[in-house]
Amino acid sequence: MPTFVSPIWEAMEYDFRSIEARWQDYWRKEGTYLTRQDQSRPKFYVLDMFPYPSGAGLHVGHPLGYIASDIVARYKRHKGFNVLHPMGFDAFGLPAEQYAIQTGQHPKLTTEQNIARYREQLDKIGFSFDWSREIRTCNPEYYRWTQWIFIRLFQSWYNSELQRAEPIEKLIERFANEGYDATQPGALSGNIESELHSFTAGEWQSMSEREQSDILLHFRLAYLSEAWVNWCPALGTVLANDEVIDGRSERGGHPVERKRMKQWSLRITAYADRLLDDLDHVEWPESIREAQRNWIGKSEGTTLRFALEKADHIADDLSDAFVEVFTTRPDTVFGVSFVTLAPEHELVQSITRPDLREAVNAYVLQATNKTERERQAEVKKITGQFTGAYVRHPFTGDPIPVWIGEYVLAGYGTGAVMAVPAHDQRDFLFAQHFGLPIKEVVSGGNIAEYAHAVKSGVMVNSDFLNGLTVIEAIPAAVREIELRGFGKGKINYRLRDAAFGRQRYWGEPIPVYYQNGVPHVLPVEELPLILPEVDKYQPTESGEPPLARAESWKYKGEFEFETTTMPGWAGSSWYYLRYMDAGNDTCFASTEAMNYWREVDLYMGGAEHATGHLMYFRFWTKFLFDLGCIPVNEPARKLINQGMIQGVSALVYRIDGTNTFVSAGLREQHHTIAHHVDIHIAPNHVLDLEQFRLWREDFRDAQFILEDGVYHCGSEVEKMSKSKYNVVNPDEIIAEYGADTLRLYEMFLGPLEQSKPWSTQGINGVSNFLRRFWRLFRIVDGKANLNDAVGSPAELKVLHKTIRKVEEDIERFSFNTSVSAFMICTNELHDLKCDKRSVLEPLVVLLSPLAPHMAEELWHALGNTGTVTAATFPKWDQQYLTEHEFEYPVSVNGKVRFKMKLPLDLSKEEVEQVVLSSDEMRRFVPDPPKKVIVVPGRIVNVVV
RNA sequence: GCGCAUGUGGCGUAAUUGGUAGCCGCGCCAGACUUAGGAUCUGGUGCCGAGAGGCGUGGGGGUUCGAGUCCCUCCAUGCGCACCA
Repeated sequence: MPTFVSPIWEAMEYDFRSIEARWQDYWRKEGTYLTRQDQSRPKFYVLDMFPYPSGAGLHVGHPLGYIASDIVARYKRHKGFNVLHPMGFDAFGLPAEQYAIQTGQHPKLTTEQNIARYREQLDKIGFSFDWSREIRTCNPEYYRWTQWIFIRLFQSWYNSELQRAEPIEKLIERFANEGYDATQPGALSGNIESELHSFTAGEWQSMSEREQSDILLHFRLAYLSEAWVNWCPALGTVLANDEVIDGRSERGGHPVERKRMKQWSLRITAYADRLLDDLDHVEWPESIREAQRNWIGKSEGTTLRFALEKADHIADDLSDAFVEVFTTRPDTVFGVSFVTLAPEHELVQSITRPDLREAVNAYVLQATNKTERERQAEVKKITGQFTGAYVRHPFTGDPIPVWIGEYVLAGYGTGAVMAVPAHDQRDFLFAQHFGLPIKEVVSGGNIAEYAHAVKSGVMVNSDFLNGLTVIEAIPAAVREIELRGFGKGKINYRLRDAAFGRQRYWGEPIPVYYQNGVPHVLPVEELPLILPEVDKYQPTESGEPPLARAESWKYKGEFEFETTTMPGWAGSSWYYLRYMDAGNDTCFASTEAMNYWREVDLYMGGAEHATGHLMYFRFWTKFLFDLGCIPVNEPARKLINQGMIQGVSALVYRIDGTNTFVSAGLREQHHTIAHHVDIHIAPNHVLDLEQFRLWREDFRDAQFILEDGVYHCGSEVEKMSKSKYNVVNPDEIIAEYGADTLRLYEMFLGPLEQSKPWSTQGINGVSNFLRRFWRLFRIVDGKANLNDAVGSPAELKVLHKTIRKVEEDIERFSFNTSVSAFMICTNELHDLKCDKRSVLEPLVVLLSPLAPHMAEELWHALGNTGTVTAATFPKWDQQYLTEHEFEYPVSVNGKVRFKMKLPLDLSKEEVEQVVLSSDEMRRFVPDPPKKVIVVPGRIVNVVV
């Protein structure tokens, strides 16, 4: 590290080590960042997506978003806002539990250790978090309220006439008075209760508790049902759709299969429309909103029933049976040449003709036994099986064969499609493969070659639809279908209800117990339901979740508790509310606090949460809004996704079968195998040979083929990870350059939202800048040595220009350019040899959001008392910025030829005259010009 | 396949409304002070060319006096979704 002797003013050099320690200590002792409710000031809520504290600690990519949001938080304080800027930990989750299974250590213990390490790392960066509001999702005082919200979900249903959640009592009342008509669900419409049969009020009243409970589960927003789930055998748990990526678990990458299980779910589908529509009213990145729209996948269409044809093999009690399909193209109904059922469809068994039973069973078996991944991998392969049964075409009465095919998904629509091969690509391929008829009903395509699936053309061969365009025919067909009672207009969503139970230990217990097979929620006064201790974290021998190991854990010593726990996203779906009033033990946050802080004004976090966390976050907010608990319908007004910081790996090339390594430039001459090498033993990608030999046992005898006397490593930009030895830790950067330099450099790297590789090389630039800035203040013995004269016009121009630029840049989250503006300012003041207090002091406040430690030190060196973080942001003044002269670039036919300095108050005509009569003009344009364009204060363009 | 985003020097990047492309920083080159330092300061640095000059913002086309910026089209990269009827 540098030891400093400065010959010029015997000034003290910038010693970040003592400065940063001193002020971090001061802020902690003074409680500088504690936030109080203050009705007299406008509020601003800046929130970071809280981290899951992993064992690996933070790398330099993690704080990127935190630094940006911290700058905004500090800036807003200078601007007079009362800022809420909290931090906490998403502390339940799989990795801690996997570790517990391996080591037997309680996940609580490892989680606490990891949090301590995170906290230590975060503290060194100088964030302005109000730690008195810290939350940990695994604390009973916190998850008590997560459980409370679950109970409220259980006690609510969604009234789709009112488009909001209501207490379940309202529904019970309705059943007791009116019963339920499955054909006219009214307020109960949606795709949620399709398996439920009609009943009268009298029938309802005479039902057993168990029967009533089962019916209500079809409506509760938290409900228990038999459903197809994503089962991950390696993790031993069910996963939600967003936790499965390419048929593998998001955590760990284990295969996932489909399994039918009794399972707690949340009815997020009830909110599909509101989740979709309200996307138009939030300031979120277009990519996130688009991802959510796709995820919700709204599509409008109609259901249509095809009555089953009687046949010898079909039982008499199926004489009224039908196949119901969902289609978005009812206009093509006269082009149906077969109907395809999903292999899991409930009718498959009962309609199969005896001679085909064996083939059908085999097909169904192979289809259901496939993992999600296998199924996706074989998407292009066309498979199917005829059942031997026929249905009747609702309009023509023609018999239509019923097939089963894997391309039909059980979970979407009705699990059955009407196949129109002429106008749907999948149906087309299926028909081609099995030699089924292809009938054109929309003109304009070439159905001998491919399906004409676009919505253009005129209807043909279609009875009452003939001659209409597709756009006209769709509503016409729906009208007719509804009129004749064949089906009903319907909206379908790709969005599925969210699996909520996890067969795991380290999560919030679901506050439910069972009495005679009926689930009951705990009375809220008895919350929290504490996670019990268990002897092992594995499932029981009989395959029950780990909580089943807690044998004496029973409600009132008698009733079994639910043994699954909540998923990782439960606690993070409402945490922003808890920060508003973190210590409250009578409710999750007081009404006063929530009416003051309302929603998050700026939410900062990674784009990977587009369809997971951010979806549930919005869902729970809307639900709590419906209950009247909170004043807002959306959790976050503005969302920014910080880009990922990638690592730059270093590679060495071993000649295959030897222990000789060849430098990157020469590797083409050999057959080599690339190995990752720790970037710390290859500074600037030049390998330290000695350290490399010591690095790993098997490299001890390594030989090298060098270029220019050194070994050049290859490099690759990839994700920062331990296994690639390319992790850069913020602590090492801070130890060497200081936290302010780290903060500034992360911002200087480029636009916040962009992904970019980390390169420690460029850090000297900002480090030099901070030292140059420091030197302007001529610090001796902790005191600045400046004079009290007024600034020169040039100095004042630099100052005011910089205030304006930095302010504008922070307002639009362009932090890289604000750092750059500061560098320009420092360079210019240096050139002007500025030593005026009146010019330099405002810059200290301006710098404070970006480099708070240095700003605080300089603030005090200037003789101020109290913290700089409370100082008012300086104001820029136009009078120092107004120019009187401008050097006009004069271009001829769009190419700049020369420049002329002219007063800015000249009129267009005067400028034109002066320019045209100049000597330079005559040199470049001998003849009179065709046209002259003068843009005052910008440019002169002469056309010849 | 569909959707979203991004393409500018050796590198990270900048360019308020269509108005001087390359600010700031890294790296590199030359020098100063000094003498082992990863210090500081000064000058230079888009490409081709000796120069005049020409070329230049992923490629091609267009609008305009003028295009990195607007329009059309193609290409590349990244991310998301994907037999969703």
